[in-house]
Amino acid sequence: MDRSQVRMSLKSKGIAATKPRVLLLEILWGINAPISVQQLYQSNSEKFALSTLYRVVNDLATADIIETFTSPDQNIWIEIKAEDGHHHHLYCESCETVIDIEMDEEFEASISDLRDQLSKKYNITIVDHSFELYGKCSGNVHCACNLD
Amino acid sequence: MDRSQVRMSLKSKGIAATKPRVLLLEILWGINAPISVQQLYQSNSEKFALSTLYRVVNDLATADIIETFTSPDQNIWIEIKAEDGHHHHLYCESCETVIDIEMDEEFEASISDLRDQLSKKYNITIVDHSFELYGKCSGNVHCACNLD
DNA sequence: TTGACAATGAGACTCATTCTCATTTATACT
DNA sequence: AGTATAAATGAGAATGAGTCTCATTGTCAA
Repeated sequence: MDRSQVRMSLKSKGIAATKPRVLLLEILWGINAPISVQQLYQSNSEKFALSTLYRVVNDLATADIIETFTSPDQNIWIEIKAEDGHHHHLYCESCETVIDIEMDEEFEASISDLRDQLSKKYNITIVDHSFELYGKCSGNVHCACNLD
Repeated sequence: MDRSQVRMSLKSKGIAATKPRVLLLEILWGINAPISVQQLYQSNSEKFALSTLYRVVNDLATADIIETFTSPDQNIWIEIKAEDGHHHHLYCESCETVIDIEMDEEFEASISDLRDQLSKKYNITIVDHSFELYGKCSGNVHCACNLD
């Protein structure tokens, strides 16, 4: 996804391709992993005003281009929204990092069943769900803290 | 669960049965549903200092007597810890309320499988997980906003 | 009952997030 | 391309949830 593709995708969602929006998406495409707003600001404070960063995150989330979620330490994390629905997350308490996890088909299917079931039972429209795991690594190779 | 039982349960966990701790637990037993710290303070501001409330919530969570979680609007919710593990939650975006939901055995089992699987795959000790659903009620009878 | 120590209350403090508003930028239209 | 206009941004002030401090109070073991 290069800059012009990013601009197109913004326009196709009906929002202006401004500099901070394009830049944020380029960063997210570049790292291809969840990042916290704080972390993002710390490594890019000269590129955005902090208020702009929060606003842009909000704009892009509203436009369904990125998705956000909150880790147990109350940090807001963002990532590009996957076409095939959304990711689930593994939060490592040791390195305070979030890893995207893949679920197998079967598990996804049982979540889908459950949503239907609960929707009927409580007579509520279910709009989304989250499934998150909390773990502790021991500085092992798979943990996101070792990916840099 | 009456006051003396609450006091006993605090002592059995090795923490002092102070007035704010007992009071908080009495309130939680009384409502028997998740409540946000903010909400709790708003309806009991004359009974606790705000700093005490946060401290006591933290103490009781550390002692494994209550459990806490964060809703998408960043509120911290608390409830008595269930003996049979933990609850999952349905957050209603319309009334900004959390409802405890029951899962069937089968789904719980598949979550447990998944935890084992991921623990191996990522070589991480998984300490907890959360599964939450987000919905929109239409002021219907099952939604927690109608329970008062 | 008392002493040692832990917990509380009140308010100051911190810091993430939101708000304000003057300036700049993107886009639609000549 | 040049321009009008509405939207977006930057900088910093304001807000407010949550934490910290410390003098006072309460708990409980002896």
